[in-house]
Amino acid sequence: MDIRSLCLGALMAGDASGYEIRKMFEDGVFSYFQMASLGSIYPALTKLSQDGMVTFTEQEQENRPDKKVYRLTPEGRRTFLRTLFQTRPGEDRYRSDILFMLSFADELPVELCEALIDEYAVRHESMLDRISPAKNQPSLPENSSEKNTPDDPACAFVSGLGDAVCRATLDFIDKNKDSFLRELRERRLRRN
Amino acid sequence: MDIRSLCLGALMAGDASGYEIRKMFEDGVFSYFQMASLGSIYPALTKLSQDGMVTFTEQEQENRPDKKVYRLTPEGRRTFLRTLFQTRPGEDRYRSDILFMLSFADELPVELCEALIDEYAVRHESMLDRISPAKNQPSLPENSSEKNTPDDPACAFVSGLGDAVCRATLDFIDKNKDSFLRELRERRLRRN
DNA sequence: AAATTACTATATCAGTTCGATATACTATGC
DNA sequence: GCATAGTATATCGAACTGATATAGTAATTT
Repeated sequence: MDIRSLCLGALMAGDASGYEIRKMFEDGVFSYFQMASLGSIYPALTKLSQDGMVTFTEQEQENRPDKKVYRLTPEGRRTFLRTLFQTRPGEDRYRSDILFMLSFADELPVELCEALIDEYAVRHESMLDRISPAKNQPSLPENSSEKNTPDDPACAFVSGLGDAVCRATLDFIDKNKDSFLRELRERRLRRN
Repeated sequence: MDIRSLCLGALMAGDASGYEIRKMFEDGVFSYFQMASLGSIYPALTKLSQDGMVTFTEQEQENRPDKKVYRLTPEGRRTFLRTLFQTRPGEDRYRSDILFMLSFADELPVELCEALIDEYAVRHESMLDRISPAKNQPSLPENSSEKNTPDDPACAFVSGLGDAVCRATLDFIDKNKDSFLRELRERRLRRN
């Protein structure tokens, strides 16, 4: 999926500036499964604008740099949906420096290994918070009628999947961290 | 984690050619959490060789192109481990075209959504196969003493984590796919 | 009160990396 | 007998990231 399509997808949810689109990929709805940097978003929006896929209006803000708010044209919308029909989705890819480093645990100080595992857990906890903040704050009195749950079932499905994966990760660490570190320490003793 | 470090890491397990290193990232031990293409591996090995981190011996093969087998030098090994100590691991990143596409399920034909989910499941099943082929073939008679389980606890921990995540994913799909598709269909009826 | 940090906002660019392609020969399946 | 898949190295354009520049506000710390 190229960046132009990612930008069109971001604009499907509503008008946005380049900066706001990046936030969708940084913290927002797409952050769990796609990534896009400003250095690629701005040129993509310029190109999309030239090709008639988006229009933009320059919004002057009080004492702030102008904001270019982009909007999907009907053709942009059609093109995006056609892309979804026709494109064979690329392979999933997961990159993790922490897991790569951890696969050399046998050569690393046990303290470093523990720190890496803890860092991995912390990151997944904060991800879980981003995905479903509601569930982790059980006693919000009153506003239980608040629209925390988006009524889009697609969002619910995808974020439910993210939630499940994070929980499985944390659960695995919880169940295996100690025995793993113990085994590493025993091997150190045996080697020295 | 830059490609030079990834190559050094790959060579920690033993001598290998560029082609074999790519296979480690394509199908092998690292395929679950790192990726590297030939277009980056070959230049990296050349550079590492110039810097004295690796040496190589050209192996003539019968009727095949020569094979350059690279080997970590003591300095290469030291440098790699120092990198692991000093580098703050980068953020995990997960990219999935399928999940991105699925997040627009509300605008897509339900059949396409189902195909996407099925494809996602199939890919995770084959990944599970790669991670732990033993568990999925329950009745291998005889060779139960076979060394399927590597005795490196780090590999076991990391691949155990991959296993747990794949299973959680498949489990989630199993439990939620039907109700999700049903809800999509109902919304279509309500809209038309 | 001043200074530092964080945020909003656009834009560019060097360096890295991917994906495709070229080359060349083998092995296997149909 | 032919096509496809595999082994093996190498290169290159296109895409993308991460850093940096610019410029101002808001919030927090000292």
